[in-house]
Amino acid sequence: MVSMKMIAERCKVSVATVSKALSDRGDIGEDTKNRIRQTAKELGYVPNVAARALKTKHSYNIGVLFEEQAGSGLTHEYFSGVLNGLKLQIEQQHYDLTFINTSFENSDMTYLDHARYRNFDGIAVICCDDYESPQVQELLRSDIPTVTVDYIHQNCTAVLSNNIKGMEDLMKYIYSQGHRRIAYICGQTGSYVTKDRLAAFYRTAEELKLDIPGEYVIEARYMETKESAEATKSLLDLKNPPTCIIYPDDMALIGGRNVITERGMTIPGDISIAGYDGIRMSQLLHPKLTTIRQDTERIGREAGRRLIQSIETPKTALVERVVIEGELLTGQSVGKITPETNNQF
Amino acid sequence: MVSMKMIAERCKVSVATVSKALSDRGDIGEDTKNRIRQTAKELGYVPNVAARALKTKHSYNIGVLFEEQAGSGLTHEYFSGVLNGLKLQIEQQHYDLTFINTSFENSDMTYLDHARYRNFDGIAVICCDDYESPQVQELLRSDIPTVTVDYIHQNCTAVLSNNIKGMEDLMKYIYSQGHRRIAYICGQTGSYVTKDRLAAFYRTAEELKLDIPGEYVIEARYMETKESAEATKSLLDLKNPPTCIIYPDDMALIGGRNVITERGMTIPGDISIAGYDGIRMSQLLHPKLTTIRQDTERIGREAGRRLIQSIETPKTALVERVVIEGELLTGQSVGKITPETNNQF
DNA sequence: TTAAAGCACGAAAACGATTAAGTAAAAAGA
DNA sequence: TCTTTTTACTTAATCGTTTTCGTGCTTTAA
Repeated sequence: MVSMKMIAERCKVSVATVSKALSDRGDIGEDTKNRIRQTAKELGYVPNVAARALKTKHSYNIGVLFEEQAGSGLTHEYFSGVLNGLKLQIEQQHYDLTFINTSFENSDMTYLDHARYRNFDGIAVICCDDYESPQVQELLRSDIPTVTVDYIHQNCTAVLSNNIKGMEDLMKYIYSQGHRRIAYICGQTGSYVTKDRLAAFYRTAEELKLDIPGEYVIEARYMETKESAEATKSLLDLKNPPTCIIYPDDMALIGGRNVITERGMTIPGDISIAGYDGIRMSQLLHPKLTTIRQDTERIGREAGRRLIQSIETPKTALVERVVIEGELLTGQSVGKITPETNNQF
Repeated sequence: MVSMKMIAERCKVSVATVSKALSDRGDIGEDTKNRIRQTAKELGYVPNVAARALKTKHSYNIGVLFEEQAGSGLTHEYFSGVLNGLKLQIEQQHYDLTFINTSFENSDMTYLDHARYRNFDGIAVICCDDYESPQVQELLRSDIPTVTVDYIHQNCTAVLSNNIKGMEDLMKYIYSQGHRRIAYICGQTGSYVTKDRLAAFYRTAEELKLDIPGEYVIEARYMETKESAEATKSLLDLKNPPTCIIYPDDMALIGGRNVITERGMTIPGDISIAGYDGIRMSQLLHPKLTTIRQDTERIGREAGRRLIQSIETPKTALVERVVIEGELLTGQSVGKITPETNNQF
């Protein structure tokens, strides 16, 4: 490996001078600088980030916490989209992305230990089984700049998809199509996302003067097609079933969709359905799903941008709440219905 | 940050002794060792990997090349599955995973430069726009241990999904259901994957004594629903259309599937279709897709295991070709047909 | 002409670990 | 008892940078 020392020897200068020449900082003559830079290029010099980090405490490396709970990690289009956005952004700003080790069995390091071990300049928490766990909390409380996605902690800048507005937009659109009996199969309560959406669901219902019977709101975990299928059955079996069902996400929707078609009902003829997330597949299905597309790349990019900002200019960096708007994709899975239909039962 | 120096001072020993105690290597008294370890724990000592890497040239960090070409990267279920497997495996073995920077605009570092800059112990090439590009080739030729997925290079251990066997299994299953007119919309030629599958397609057809008219094989890029839709149209418009169409992957299949249902044809009543990859969605659709499920986690894990092997015991490590078998998911999208149907045109 | 400033560079310490070589004391062997 | 070996530890160099503080030399001001 070619080091500064070699360049120094070749150019008959000191290592210090080489460092100055390459970093373009400090006092150095114009011609010497060029000579050194030229030699560095010729020799194919690449700086050693480990040595640099050792000295400067600046690793140009960002740790990303990405816990995988039963397919809800890398293989989840939402999270992988966010990760991708994050990656693109920080690469643009000359940082690298390293996963924080989530394998505990043979590691006695906590997340924070791991972050210190790797000298991460900052941390992005993208997805997490349990944000309230001691390990995660320890990380969030630490003095390492941290950004969270879809979770709020007093210490950290958070990037949040606008679940409130998203749900509201979705509800109002469904309402505008004539629906008055709207059910919501919501994701696991306890998650911030569900809380927001659920609150927005009820609030908007109130605003629209809709009556939401207790049986119309059922919990089913995100991405769990079986649970959403069960929930759908129970909704369809109601004496007064909804005319439209909102699902936790597009994937879970498929579970319900299958139940509906198995019963010989058509979408949106006999019943309307709406999803959330706007995964790629949702616009390929027939009928196209009515859903809220989340701008995952944007979410990731914003997270990256803010994180690096708080790394590089800690004074100007605030703890922010950045909200990214979703986009209503009207699709065709929510149909127009007449008032009579609403009263037919 | 608590360093070995602090522990040394506390225990009134030298830094060297601390190092030996913690690494459990070299000559050290049992009681001193325990005392030092106890103190290290009390102080919350975490080693500094940068310092260690600087001295030992061993970073315990693996670089992963993951180029994103229009959605074929992180958000692709196949690649993200492989990445996830890789991550799980190497974490188990105490390595970390860092993305190799693929953003060129503001980086004058090649992939190899970047790998040296970060002192990667090894490299995993998961997905790549163009394996033949100078940058990628430079990386593969380098002396850094490297493993590739679905690509073969003389220098590197490769983990490959068995596309030959997969296609063969799929063909034979379709044949067993009575189909004799089988079309194949194949992914972009030029990729190893397509080459293997295409060869297997023709070879198996020959073995089964099937006649494959030239119009039955059409190229359409992976994941591109529009292209596969077009291809499907042209197949359906043939004077003598196929009774079964094999798609490049499950996602591309959706494009064709929509064309078919738009024309009022039923699957598998009027025509059969088969996919490839076995993405989660494929088993949620109605009818369930007939497809080849690839064991992405296994592919990733094998890649990780072999890579670390060749890092840690270079002498025993060979350049290997590891083939991971896929699994035929019969689903219901390929129907049984009678000989008459085959001759009805 | 001389002192003060400015410029371009070098010497050396430091970052936090690892490791070869050295050393004193204790244990073992003669 | 004296030498040899072993044990347990220390010293010091090293990895590749960065950065502070000098130090000569040149230029400018007095």
